[in-house]
Amino acid sequence: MPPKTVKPARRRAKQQRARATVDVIREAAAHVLLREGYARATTNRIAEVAGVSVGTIYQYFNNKDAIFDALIRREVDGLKQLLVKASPDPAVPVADALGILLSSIIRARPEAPTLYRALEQVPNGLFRRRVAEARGNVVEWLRDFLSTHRRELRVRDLEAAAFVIVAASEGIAMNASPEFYRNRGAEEVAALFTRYLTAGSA
Amino acid sequence: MPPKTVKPARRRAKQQRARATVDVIREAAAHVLLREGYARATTNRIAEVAGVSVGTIYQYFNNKDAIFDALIRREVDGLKQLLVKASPDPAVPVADALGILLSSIIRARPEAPTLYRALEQVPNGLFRRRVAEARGNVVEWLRDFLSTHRRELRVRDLEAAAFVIVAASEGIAMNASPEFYRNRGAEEVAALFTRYLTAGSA
DNA sequence: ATACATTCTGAGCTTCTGCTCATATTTGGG
DNA sequence: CCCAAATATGAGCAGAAGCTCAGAATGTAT
Repeated sequence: MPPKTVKPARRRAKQQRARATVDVIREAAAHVLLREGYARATTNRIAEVAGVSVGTIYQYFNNKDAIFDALIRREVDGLKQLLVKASPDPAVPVADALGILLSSIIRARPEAPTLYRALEQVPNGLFRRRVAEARGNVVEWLRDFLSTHRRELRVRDLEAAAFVIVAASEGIAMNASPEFYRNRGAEEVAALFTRYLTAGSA
Repeated sequence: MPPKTVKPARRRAKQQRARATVDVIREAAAHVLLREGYARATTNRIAEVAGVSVGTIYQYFNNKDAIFDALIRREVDGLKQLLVKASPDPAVPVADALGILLSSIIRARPEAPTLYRALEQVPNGLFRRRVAEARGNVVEWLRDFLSTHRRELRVRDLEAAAFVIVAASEGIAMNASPEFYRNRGAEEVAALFTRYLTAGSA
């Protein structure tokens, strides 16, 4: 078996123009995915919407999947950063802390779930895989956060509690309508978790 | 504009042999989807796995999407039926009722979430759409169930509570590992909901 | 101004997909 | 056993997708 030229290895953007182009392509991919669905998100269509030729795409992305992988990474990283930025002071009680955390995430990018639902159609379950990776980190972070409040909590297995909270939040976030949040939805979710965690009659 | 022959309209299975063929095709689609992913689930591959020729597929399905639509319908209907069968006696307290409901669903088809995750890749978000429809029914059903136990509950907005519970369950079900259930996972989820719903210190 | 590197172009090649249809096979009632 | 209806076959077509590459355009440095 010949040494097999492991990877074609695309050009890396060196000038500003090029970096801008990469951004434009990624945004176009997001736009087409959101408005027309994955099935219509062909490389030619993405190039067209980006105002760029197909060839240009392949200067920076090894193949079509790589475009969406980049998009997915950006979205997931954005969410992680949002979490650490909204991360509440350890001094405040868990009940309030969770409420703050949830509503700040919800308000930050209300249109995000729509994009996420579209991203589920990317081949190989790439979105789910990347989200699962990130969830590992988030669960870890939440477990540690909970452990600093151990005295206030009635739950024993903090790892399990952290997973339950994160997975449940995902389920709600992916399926809630905007109206849900307009009518006390966020408070209801906060209640779900604080009642689970603490003995208070909140 | 010409009258446009509205629908090709496929043959309907009349003999048993034909009904068996339809089943074989649907099962093959599920099998390929699960083992090889949607990207490799071509009509030719499905036919091959089904031990049937491509032409046969198109005797019973208008197009490729219809195969997966049928598969999705079967799965979603199965879940709904599971729910009504496991539906607990209204006499038992909510806390116990929810626990029974959850664990019976979890135990019924432990491998289901893997298939569901694969079904998310079906074009047009068909799976999500069908699940969303079914969720409407389930939320309604749960709201009514809760309302028969109104006295035991601390929640006010039963509609919102029902949605929160169903959506959260989905999130947990789609992402939990088998180990999670082996280690008290189901009990933990039941605790999440009963603490949310009732004032008891369960 | 010149030279070289970087970036962009887009017609078109290759590959593969969904699907058809003329034909063959099987079924079951009379 | 016969034959019309039902079912199954599969080579191959139409079309579209991902991707390439030879060259044009643009940027940077001297």
